[in-house]
Amino acid sequence: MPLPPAALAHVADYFKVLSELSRLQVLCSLKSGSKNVTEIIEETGLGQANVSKHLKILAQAGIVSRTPRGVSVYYEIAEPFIFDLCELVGDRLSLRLEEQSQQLKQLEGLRRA
Amino acid sequence: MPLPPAALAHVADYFKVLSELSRLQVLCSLKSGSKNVTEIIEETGLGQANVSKHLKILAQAGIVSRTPRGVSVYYEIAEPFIFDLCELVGDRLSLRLEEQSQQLKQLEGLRRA
DNA sequence: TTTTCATGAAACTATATAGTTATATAAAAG
DNA sequence: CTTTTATATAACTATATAGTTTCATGAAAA
Repeated sequence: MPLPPAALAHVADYFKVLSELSRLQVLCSLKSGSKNVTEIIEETGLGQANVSKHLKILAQAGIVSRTPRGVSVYYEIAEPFIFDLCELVGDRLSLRLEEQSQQLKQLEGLRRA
Repeated sequence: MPLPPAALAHVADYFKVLSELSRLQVLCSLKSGSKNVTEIIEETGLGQANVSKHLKILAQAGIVSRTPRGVSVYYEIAEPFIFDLCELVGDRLSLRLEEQSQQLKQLEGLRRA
């Protein structure tokens, strides 16, 4: 039985939110704790309007939470789980790099013989 | 110390490959084992050229492997790890749905009182 | 009130890419 | 040789969206 494509679509959408470098940068800047928009802009070096749009997308996806406090608005990671995801992928990618350099070494050995 | 954006970019690219419904459908059709392109087309209902392009992207990302056999070309999951990723996200999404329906029930209770 | 600051949103441009149609390639069947 | 089958590729269209510029809003400061 093929999985219901409707459920798969939600998974795809979730991955899509995490598939932009700028959004990952915003998330990483929030890893150390709640920050307001200005702080996020400073830490990431992204444009103000751009950060605002990304934060909206992240909030709609339920990945960050939004809480106005005084003049400014603070954002916070609502699903720390995303860092597990990113780590899993990162580990897999570095594992792959290691394997590749290992194979290169073996090729070198063959060439010298 | 902010993570090197270069590493983050690779993570984002990996998520991007998984962020398309059609590609997830192709991957799911390969979950039960190696299949040739025609079989993938039949199981997913996607167009031939479209499937071919998606398979190329998946192969370049190292997620599937390509092995010509006789007349046809067989593709196979090279990183079963992706199904773990999809399951993690799927579980998280259904958990969220559960929480939401739970909250709805509590609201109903309040309304009746 | 006027100015400044923090955030959000609209409008626009530029780019990427999903899907389709048509064609290419190559091998087997007739 | 010609046709069919299996896959890949090129060219094209349509759409989505990242980033920017500009403006809006609202609250505090001057």
